[in-house]
Amino acid sequence: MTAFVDHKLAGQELDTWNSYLMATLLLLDKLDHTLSDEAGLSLPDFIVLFRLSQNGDEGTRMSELAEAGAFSRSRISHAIRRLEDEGWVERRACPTDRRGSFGYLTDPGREKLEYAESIHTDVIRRYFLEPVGDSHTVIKKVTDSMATELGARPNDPAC
Amino acid sequence: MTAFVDHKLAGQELDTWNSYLMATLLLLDKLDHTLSDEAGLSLPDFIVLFRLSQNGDEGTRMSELAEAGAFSRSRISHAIRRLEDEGWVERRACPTDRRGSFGYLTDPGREKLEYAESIHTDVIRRYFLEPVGDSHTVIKKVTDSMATELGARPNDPAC
DNA sequence: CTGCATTGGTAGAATGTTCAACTATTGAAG
DNA sequence: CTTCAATAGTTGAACATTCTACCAATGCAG
Repeated sequence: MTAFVDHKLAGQELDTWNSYLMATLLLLDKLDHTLSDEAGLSLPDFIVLFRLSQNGDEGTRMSELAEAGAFSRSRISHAIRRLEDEGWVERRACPTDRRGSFGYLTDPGREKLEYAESIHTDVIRRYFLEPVGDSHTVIKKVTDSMATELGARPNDPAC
Repeated sequence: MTAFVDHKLAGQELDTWNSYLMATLLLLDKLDHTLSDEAGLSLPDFIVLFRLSQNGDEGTRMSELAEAGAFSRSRISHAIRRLEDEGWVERRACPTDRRGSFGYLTDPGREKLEYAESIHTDVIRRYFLEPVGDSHTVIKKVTDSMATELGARPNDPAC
């Protein structure tokens, strides 16, 4: 039995990947749609607001927001502008580095997030944590290892 | 020790979800960028061509393509038009149901896909299958269970 | 057979994301 | 101090995706 390496995925490799990809796409879709329908917030916007809420009064640098959700800087810039237009976020200059910009959650933004967060929690529990069950240690180990291999900054939670 | 249910994720729940989400976002990004840079094909387009290749001479219904990648019908319609413009795909009418439409891979499309597939395989092996290692049975079990809960059609591989 | 709800697919407008400059600032080398 | 590369962020245009409405075909109920 040789470890023959082909240039196409097949058998167990393909099955594992197929299953992971399909489940993930469906989950992200479900999350995005449920948040949009019930809380009027897209998943990317939710991730941004969530991250802003974690830093509280300190504010959050644009680049931090970008990394936290694996978004490009440009995307964050556009997203924050839209969120500012809605009145959920405020930008303030950074005093020590004049290139920098901080984002802050406004009170309406905090309210918006609070409700969205409960929706988010329900979906993740039902469609992710529940099926994962006791395997959470394995899942964490594997995904941490993936993230490391993919060059994630350590301790940089997506949300 | 009560099974206290909060409306926010915390502790192990949050850690597991964070890790999974971040790893997945980074992986999909890596896959998309590598395919785009080295094979001139976005991940969604790759998934469409791949699926078309699996049905070979029979062709593939638009709705099948949609389900296979968890895409909307509208998205598939636009995507197929673009792929047709590039000369990689052909549309033909369905003889038995005159509403229906089949997609076929052209020869240039098949060539395009072949190269892209080797890139795809490399990325998945290195950043997904490798970190997964022996845990593939657990991963498969968990993601199958997620997909079922999320209402996936059985035996409908994403790619 | 007729009427009508359902399905398969498409098209254009609105929205979001990516790409390619570009400005301003910082930090490091000489 | 000056120069220059690197960094933080923004902008507008190009492109992709979603949303909504729509057409044509189908199939089912009466």
